[in-house]
Amino acid sequence: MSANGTVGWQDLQAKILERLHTRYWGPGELIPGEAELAKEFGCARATVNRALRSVAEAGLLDRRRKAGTRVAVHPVRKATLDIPIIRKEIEERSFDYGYSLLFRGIKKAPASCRSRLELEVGATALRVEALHTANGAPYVLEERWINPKAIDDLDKEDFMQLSANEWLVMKASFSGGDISFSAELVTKTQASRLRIPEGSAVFVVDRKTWNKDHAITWAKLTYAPGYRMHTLI
Amino acid sequence: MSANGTVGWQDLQAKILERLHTRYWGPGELIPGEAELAKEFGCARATVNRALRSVAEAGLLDRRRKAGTRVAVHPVRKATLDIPIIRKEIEERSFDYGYSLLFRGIKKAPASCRSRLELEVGATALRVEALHTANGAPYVLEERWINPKAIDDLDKEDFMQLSANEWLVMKASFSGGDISFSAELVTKTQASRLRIPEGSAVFVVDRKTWNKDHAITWAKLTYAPGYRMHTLI
DNA sequence: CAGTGGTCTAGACCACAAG
DNA sequence: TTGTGGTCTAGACCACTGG
Repeated sequence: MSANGTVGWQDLQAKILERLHTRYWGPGELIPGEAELAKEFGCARATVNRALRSVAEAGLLDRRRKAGTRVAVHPVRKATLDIPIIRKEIEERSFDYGYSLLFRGIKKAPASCRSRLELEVGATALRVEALHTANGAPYVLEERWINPKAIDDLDKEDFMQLSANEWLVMKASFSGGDISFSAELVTKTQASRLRIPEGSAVFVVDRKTWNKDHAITWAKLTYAPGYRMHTLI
Repeated sequence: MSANGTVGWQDLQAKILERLHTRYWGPGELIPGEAELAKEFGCARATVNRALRSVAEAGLLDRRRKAGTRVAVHPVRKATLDIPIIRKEIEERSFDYGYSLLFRGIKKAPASCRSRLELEVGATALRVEALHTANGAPYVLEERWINPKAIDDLDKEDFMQLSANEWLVMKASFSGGDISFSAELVTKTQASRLRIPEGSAVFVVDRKTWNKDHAITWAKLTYAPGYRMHTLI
């Protein structure tokens, strides 16, 4: 309730969540329409809409025109993950950030890369391998392919000081991407670069980004053991 | 643009995104205020607000009262993960879901469990271990502690047919939780239960849920190798 | 067809924070 | 102090879809 005495959408949201938690509105049940709730809570329908929409976006309600609003039977909770650039991620944990380029060069793109970047057989792409460190210790290994057709001035940037991760964010805004997270065993090369024992389990982020149907880059980020990705729901 | 000829917030959002992608509004730049944009695009300020808010929620804009709206310098992209119940997760991949209880019993809670569930030294909690299978193959191992004080009728449920995962969703609605994802090496016991080689890397989800400051359960989900968590941004 | 949510508008007041 | 975003309202029209 605001100072004004009016019902704010967040107040309303809290009341709605309470009704869900207490099972006042049980799973699968049809709840009253927006107009009715507006009357009950003494506010405008737009306010009810905003509150219900926010709860629905969290996965707790199913809303459909004409059918009305139902309590989700199997709530598919949504967790939001923050995907910062690596330097920020390290600095926010109060570590000293370090970066070193391990490899940079044009190479013939392997099949796995070609399919992701939509390149033709025999096409070449820019390969960048780099290590990000936190307080001097290896933090994450970045193995990346960049589509040379998607970016201008690619040959002018040597990635010696600035990581491809960060450069691409500045240089090439992207419209979309897909990310997958998995657990893998390190390869021998990765293990030596991350200075960890062979056979370690590592957290891997596989990310592809594009801009308007145009594939830009495909990156594989291999985190040193102990890394945890965390979020609240 | 709607049939009506009015500018919808999604149309406006697209135009805003375009200005960001083309660097018409560059990183760090202050963009015009809502009132001005409303005039420019010929719509109400509320519509501009809705569009700008959605873009800001995606992490591409920073909005502050009085300071105005700026293009984010280091866009912290937000990825949303769906957290379904395990049965649904398997069924949505068109696999046959299977479940078997491995252990159920009251045990003295170890320190790691006590701290998470806010239990006193010497307290007991319900331990549940179960295996979820997809097409008969082990999919994920569920190792869970349940706070007996947080749930009624806990002793009446034997978890023989229904998984604790699913039962808790129905029985105990929760108000919040935290989740972390990591990569680990399987323990010997886990390996035999998941029928995988020792030394395998596994994707682990560590989840704690509570209801109004009251800890309900702490679950560790260990996925069989090959599991990938995927999302679009 | 008709009911429900989705959205737009125009105006208003307010909270916050930069200067 | 004052500008900017945050939100509420009352009314309206529309899109979708269940029956």
